Amino acid sequence: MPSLAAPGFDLDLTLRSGQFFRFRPDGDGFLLVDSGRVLRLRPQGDRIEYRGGTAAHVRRLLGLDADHGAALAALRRDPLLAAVLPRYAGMRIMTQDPWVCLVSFVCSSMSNMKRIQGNVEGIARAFGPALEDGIHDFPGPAALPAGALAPIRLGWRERFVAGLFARVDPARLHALAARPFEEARAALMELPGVGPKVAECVMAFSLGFGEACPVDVWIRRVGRRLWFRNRRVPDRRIADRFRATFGRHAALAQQIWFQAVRDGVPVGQAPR
DNA sequence: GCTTGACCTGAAGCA
DNA sequence: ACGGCCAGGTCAAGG
Repeated sequence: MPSLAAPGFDLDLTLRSGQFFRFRPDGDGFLLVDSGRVLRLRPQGDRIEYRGGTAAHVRRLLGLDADHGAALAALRRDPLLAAVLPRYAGMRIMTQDPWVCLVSFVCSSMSNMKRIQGNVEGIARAFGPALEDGIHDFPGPAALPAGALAPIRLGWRERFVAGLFARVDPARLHALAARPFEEARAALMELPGVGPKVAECVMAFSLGFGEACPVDVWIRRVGRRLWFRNRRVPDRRIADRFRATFGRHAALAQQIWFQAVRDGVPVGQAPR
């Protein structure tokens, strides 16, 4: 089985951090679906063994192309993040297919990991071409018959997802990766069900905008406590503060804080 | 601009 | 078992 170098990379942490939903445990590794490929990954020390795709695909998907040493150095410049960093230094920002990422995060509103995973898998199973026995690629945008999404149980997100399937041009979506930050963000927010949070998720986790910083309820709490004496401030100010502090590593800083607070790590104290 | 409530469903966690 | 000052938000309306 081929393998690639991944020093200090934590596959389990990265996959369970809520960036990407098309994975499941598979033996002593994971099975992932992205961009028409079924990838089987297994950590082996400082390497990742892989089957089903190219090394370039795996490296890109897992965020292993970035200069992680430089990123960690930037993160350590903030003492409070430095305090929790040892536990989360293996986190990477993934780069998945933007269309799948977009639909996934529109499904994520007021939902949870397990349910989002079920929704995304359900859409793939219902409308996507089979890749292997029981494993389907995610379907591209296309006009779906009225009511076709009903069995997926998306609830009030259904009309948003239907709108995305009707309106999105994947080529234009990909092309946003080359646009300036504000322009890409505004273009995404034109889409149904896409507000600031979902827009920055798509930018961070699929379009390569390292300065993107999705502000959800958890990051809102962290940001308020770290920088605004626990006062209410607009989400935009929190995201801007992440960008001012961490620059193009804001997305990684955000993702580490997100995971840390969800793990119950106290904010602004040394880990015990 | 900022605040508020509605929106489908499923199931964590606690009687 | 049962069901809520829930849940990783967005949208449209209102003061």
